[in-house]
Amino acid sequence: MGIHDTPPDEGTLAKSYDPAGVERRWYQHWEDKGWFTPTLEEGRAGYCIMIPPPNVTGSLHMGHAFQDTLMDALTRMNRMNRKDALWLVGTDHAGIATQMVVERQLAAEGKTRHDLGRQTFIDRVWNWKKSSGGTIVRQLRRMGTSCDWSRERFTMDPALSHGVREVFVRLYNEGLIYRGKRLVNWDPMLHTAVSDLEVVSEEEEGFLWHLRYPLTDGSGHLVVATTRPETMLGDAAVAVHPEDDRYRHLVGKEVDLPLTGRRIPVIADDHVDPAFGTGCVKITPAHDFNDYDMGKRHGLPMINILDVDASLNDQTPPDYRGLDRYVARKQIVADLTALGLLDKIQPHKLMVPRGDRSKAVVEPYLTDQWFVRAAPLAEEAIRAVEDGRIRFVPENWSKTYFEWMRNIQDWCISRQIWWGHRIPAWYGPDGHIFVCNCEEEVYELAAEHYGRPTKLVQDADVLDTWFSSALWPFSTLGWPKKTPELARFYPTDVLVTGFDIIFFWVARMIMMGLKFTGEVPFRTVYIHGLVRDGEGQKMSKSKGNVLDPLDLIDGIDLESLVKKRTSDMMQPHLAAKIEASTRKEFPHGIPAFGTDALRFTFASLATQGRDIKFDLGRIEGYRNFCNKLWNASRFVLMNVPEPTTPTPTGDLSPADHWIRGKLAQTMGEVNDAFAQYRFSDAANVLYQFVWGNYCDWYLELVKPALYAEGDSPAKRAARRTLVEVLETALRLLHPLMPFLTEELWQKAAPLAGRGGESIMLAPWPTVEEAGAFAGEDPRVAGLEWIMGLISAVRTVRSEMNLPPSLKLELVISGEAGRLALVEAFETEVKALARIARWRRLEGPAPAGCAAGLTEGARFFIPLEGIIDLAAEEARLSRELARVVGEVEKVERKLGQPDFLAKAKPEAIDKEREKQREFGEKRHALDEALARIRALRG
RNA sequence: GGGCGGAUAGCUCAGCCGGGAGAGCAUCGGCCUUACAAGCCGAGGGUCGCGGGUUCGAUCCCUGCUCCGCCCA
Repeated sequence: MGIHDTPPDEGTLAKSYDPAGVERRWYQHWEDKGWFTPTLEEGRAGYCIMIPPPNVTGSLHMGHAFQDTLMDALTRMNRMNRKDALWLVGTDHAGIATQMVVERQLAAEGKTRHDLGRQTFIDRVWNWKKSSGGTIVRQLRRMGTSCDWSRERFTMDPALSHGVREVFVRLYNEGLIYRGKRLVNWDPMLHTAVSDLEVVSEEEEGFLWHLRYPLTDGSGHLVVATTRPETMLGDAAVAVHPEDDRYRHLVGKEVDLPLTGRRIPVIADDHVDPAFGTGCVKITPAHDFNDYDMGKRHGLPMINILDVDASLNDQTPPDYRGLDRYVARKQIVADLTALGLLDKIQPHKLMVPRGDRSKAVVEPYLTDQWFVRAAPLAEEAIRAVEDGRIRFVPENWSKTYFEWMRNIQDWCISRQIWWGHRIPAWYGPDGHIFVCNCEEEVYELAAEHYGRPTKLVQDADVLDTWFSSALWPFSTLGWPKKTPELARFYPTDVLVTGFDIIFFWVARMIMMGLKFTGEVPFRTVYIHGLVRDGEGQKMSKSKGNVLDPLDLIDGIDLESLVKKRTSDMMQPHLAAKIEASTRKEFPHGIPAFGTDALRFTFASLATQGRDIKFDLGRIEGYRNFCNKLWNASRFVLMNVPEPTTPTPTGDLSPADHWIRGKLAQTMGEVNDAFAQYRFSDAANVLYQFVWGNYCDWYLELVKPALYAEGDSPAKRAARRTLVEVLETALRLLHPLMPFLTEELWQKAAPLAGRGGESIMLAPWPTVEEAGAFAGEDPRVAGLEWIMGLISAVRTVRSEMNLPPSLKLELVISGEAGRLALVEAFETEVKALARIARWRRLEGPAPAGCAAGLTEGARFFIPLEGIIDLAAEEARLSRELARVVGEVEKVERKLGQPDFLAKAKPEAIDKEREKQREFGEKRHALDEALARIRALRG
């Protein structure tokens, strides 16, 4: 049977929700209408979120999809709430990644970038960007994101580039940017410095070589342990811990550094770990970050032994010059062995730093680079978080931020590549540096400086991509110009991002924002977890566990999925394993869940934790929820044939009042949840309201009124409530599921008397609106009691295995008020508990009946002839045991003098009430059991 | 080594200010009850990681331990 039995047509809905149809249609419509663009009208408050710009080379992954869902929900919610909302979107130029993509293309043509020359190469990158750089922003639209495409930005846009240079110049002139020779992470394949972020250290199998360094005085040798024996050619000292009794007497002596003919000192430094290796450590200041610091402390020479490609340079003995570092390693180990200077080799696990793009092992390398002096900028940035101008959510992440900011290191911002913002610094013939925002001006400066026109050479390096990203919150709004956008949207409201880039991006935006605008770049930083697979594993191509958000939206068959996961692999040998696990996990591929189900799933997963485990069961459940909402709406549309008008309060039934009250409560909770960035609470509250309250109870409760013949105030009130509640619920749901709610709202809103072109422009249901819904009605409490009775009857039915088709008689006894309720709600009880007739109990309970309890009443269901007495006895016994347990617990508590003396009176009253309640239940169960036992003989 | 976080139902996770342990999924039972079988009605299932302490009372606060994860060095 096909899912879509009925083709959609005017007025009726298909039997189940088909997301594919509506999504593209509505998105196109919204975008064409320009509704994602803020109006900039006078007098409106702005609301602004800046997208963390994805790499222009990237494609949409689960992390983006998750993050974008949250940003879009906030944007839509605030837009509905009468804010002039701007969600600014764009990409960053991803210097290294993009350059590599284009270089790979060139390589396929047998060329390098040097064959083209700098300008031609850069033109080529722009061409690539034009044709292929839009992937991720196209994919973004599929998520339903309401970002302002008319203000899409790219970090290399002329205006943003101007801002980047401006910042560079100002920082340089203030002495906050300097050029210097420092140890940096060097990618020997790409021949550039890279940032810490671009280096991924992972544990790999290696060895620990124990080398003998003879003491110069001939009194023996020291053994140093190293994971990188080739660096010994650059050793400047051997260090021991000052308290280490084994070596204390050697401090101040010298050793002959093998193979080099150099002598190096033995020094003492308390950073040496006496427990690692032999406790003696070779110090190579030019090739290790720790050694670099130690070298500076002790005034050791920095001996650079490597070339840009990590081959050995001419600082090394002639035999090793030009050898690749690993070839040299072999050679050195062999030579030391021959000299009897190799003590031993042990297998050893070590952290190996690799460039995340090139995968090459990164070298600490001494070069001239540009740096930002970060500490002075950090001071104000720390204060901004301390004094609450910026708030982290969850608050705890501020600790991570402080920790890093208080120990901040200078930031290496130069990269030896071509694609990026070229450093606006020029060198005169004597090496004098001119820094200027524009090239024309710099020659004027030079002419002034030298007293005549002088030829300058521009610095060849470009800036770290993160340098321009750090300016994103204000450069995108037109800074340094004073634009209307800056006035309205800066500071922005919230930054939504992952904890992995707090250091690299969040902190830097705060520093730069404060420095150049005098204000924080955003008031709140919402830090979310990272999306992982169902087992908590990071999703990665090599693990073969990547889910593509678009595949979850559109569905994908097994063969395509396998192909996708096993093609273009870095490590092709994993393909077979990945194929097997994919076939096992998705024997039928992945069904199409639709964007709204995916978004709702993300929202429900957005709790405060740092791992978000994505499993298909969740999205399937929320796909079902979409369908539930669809069908509930279908029911409403079928039963509300024409637009409704407001109902006099007096016409509302208890059920109408009840659902309105629940809706009002839901509005409050959803508003609250959004205000606290508790997306999962918002999702859960809405799910519970729609499914648990509206569908499970309200729709069933109003059916009798809806199905009654003719017109009546009660029927009109029910129809009005039905559609009004639905319309409001759709607005509440819209930020999380934009497509489905738009599709349904278009049909439901007119029936509820609400105009407007689109749900995305409809007013957000506020707490004030909730107040109008929540009319007090004493009959609601009675209805709730009736609902308890219905549930109790259903439980008995179910436990006695009585099918719904079997209509029963209900005999009930209890307080007069309760019986009056049964009379008042007779229709509802009959319909929902599937009761044919009911009567009050007069005299003894009927023979051969099942018995049940609810607060203040007992009931019996006569089943003479069909009742299974043994089953009923077992059921009652179970229930009795539970109640007896509760009674004992309460009485134990009330028996403690300390409790009565010290506990709050409310707590004591509560226990007394429980004692009474459970006591009654126990009594009733005892009786019922006695009756059954009597019947059984 | 320093910092941060986690341990609650079979799985994934909620549980604000200490006072009767929750949801979704999964499981089990009964149902084609005319919006929905992507459904309806029910049910079972937890020593809240372990040990101390504070308290009349601790999943919650304090402390120690075990295990797991992440970040930094």
